[in-house]
Amino acid sequence: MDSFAVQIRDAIRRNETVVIGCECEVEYSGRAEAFLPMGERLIIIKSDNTLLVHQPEGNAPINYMKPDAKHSVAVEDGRLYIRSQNLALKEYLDINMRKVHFVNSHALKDGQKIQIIGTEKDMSEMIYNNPSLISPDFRPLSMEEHTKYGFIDVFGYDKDNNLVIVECKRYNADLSAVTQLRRYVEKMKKLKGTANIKGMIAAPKITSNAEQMAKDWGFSFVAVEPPKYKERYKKDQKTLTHF
Amino acid sequence: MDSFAVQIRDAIRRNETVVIGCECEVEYSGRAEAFLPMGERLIIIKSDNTLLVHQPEGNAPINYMKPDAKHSVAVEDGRLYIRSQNLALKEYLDINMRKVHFVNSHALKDGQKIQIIGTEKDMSEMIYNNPSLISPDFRPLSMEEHTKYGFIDVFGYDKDNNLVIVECKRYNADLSAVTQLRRYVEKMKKLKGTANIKGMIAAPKITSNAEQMAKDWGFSFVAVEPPKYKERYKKDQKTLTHF
DNA sequence: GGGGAGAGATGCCGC
DNA sequence: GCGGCATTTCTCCCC
Repeated sequence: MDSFAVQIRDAIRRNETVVIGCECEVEYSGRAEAFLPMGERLIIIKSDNTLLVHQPEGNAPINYMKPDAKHSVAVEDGRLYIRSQNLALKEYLDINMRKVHFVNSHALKDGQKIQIIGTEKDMSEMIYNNPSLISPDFRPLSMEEHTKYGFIDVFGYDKDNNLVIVECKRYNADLSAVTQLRRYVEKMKKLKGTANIKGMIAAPKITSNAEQMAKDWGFSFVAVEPPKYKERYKKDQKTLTHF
Repeated sequence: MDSFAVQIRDAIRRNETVVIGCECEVEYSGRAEAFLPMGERLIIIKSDNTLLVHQPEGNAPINYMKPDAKHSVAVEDGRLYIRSQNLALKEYLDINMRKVHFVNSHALKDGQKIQIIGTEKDMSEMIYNNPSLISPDFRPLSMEEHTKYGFIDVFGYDKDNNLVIVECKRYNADLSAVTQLRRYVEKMKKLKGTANIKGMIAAPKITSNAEQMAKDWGFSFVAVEPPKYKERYKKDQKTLTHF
């Protein structure tokens, strides 16, 4: 345990990214209170002093500390302790390790940003540039507009010169998508002093309740898929040798 | 590279949790398309075949595959490749490693669930059991009610026997919290055929715009903190020796 | 830093 | 499976 403690302490001091495989229990106190009983997990301490506790299953960390935490390492009665504190956020996390399977660390550097295609913004741009996707007569005015009354995805006119507010969703549109649109339409009606403002949901799908609510409010729904420029991995493409 | 490949393949086959420190680039195709240029990262493969790519900073994985993906490992021209597929979800992820800093793996077992205090549900229960927290005359009827017209946190009567719907938020209540409450109140008015239904937001704080919207709709706001039963780490408590 | 809204959201529960 | 909704949401962008 002592040599692990030294190793972890040194790695943190050198701003390395540390990985620990261990059996531990975890207590968290901050925005909420949490206790995780003894079990085998992965602990990760990043170079920005983020701390993550990962169980051997699932996507999300089960416990964590945000960047800029301060970590203390100690050994007591054959157990390895990591106490992590973020005084500014009043968050505290304690890890009590009964067994350490492995410790590894390395100075990792990575300034790269991810490039994503197929976001809601990409959908807005696609509709703005191809208005016929939602209606043969739609004439777009603006997109991704940050206004005081809300963030409007696409804005334009229909064939009768009514203003149309389009709310895009890259996934199944739900009730909150409709209430969001409703909020924009109401604000805009008030602002323009006109009742002739239309609302439209553009999404691949819509839940039945959301569809009903949209109908009740006179909003229309158009099925639109988010754009994907690169259609790779065709069915017949050969894959790398598996094992 | 070859020995790393063998090590990773064997670990995956044995359902171990694998950690790789490496320099890599990542491509993802599925719900969206994503590309992450070459940089130094941590790759984690869990026993349920979740795959995570973590940059050395930040909380969330930059790339990932959900559980039940199938991973292939290969070496070509001195590079280590991991190709991960989830055919059911039509998701694909490719990792191209230029350099491997370390590989570690271990069979981790953990069936434990986390216990959390201070959730929105805890807030609902607290208000239900201590109605004077929101008003001296509030009489609670039910809590956490899954109804057809919505999921109502706390439901009760005020001193004038008006029905009151309380929406709890454990954080700063925002516009969507108000629209959510508005939806419940409207549905309930329709259902009961009465206009005397009150709406109330119970949260530690409320944003200025949300407060205005609540006022416009005749909803009240009450400042309530989420419960925290264990107040540990008092200011003067001694901490473990730091370094 | 607050406010607003998206996310390849994730995860939980109920039907 | 879908639907509704919270999350120690996280993250980004704008004011």
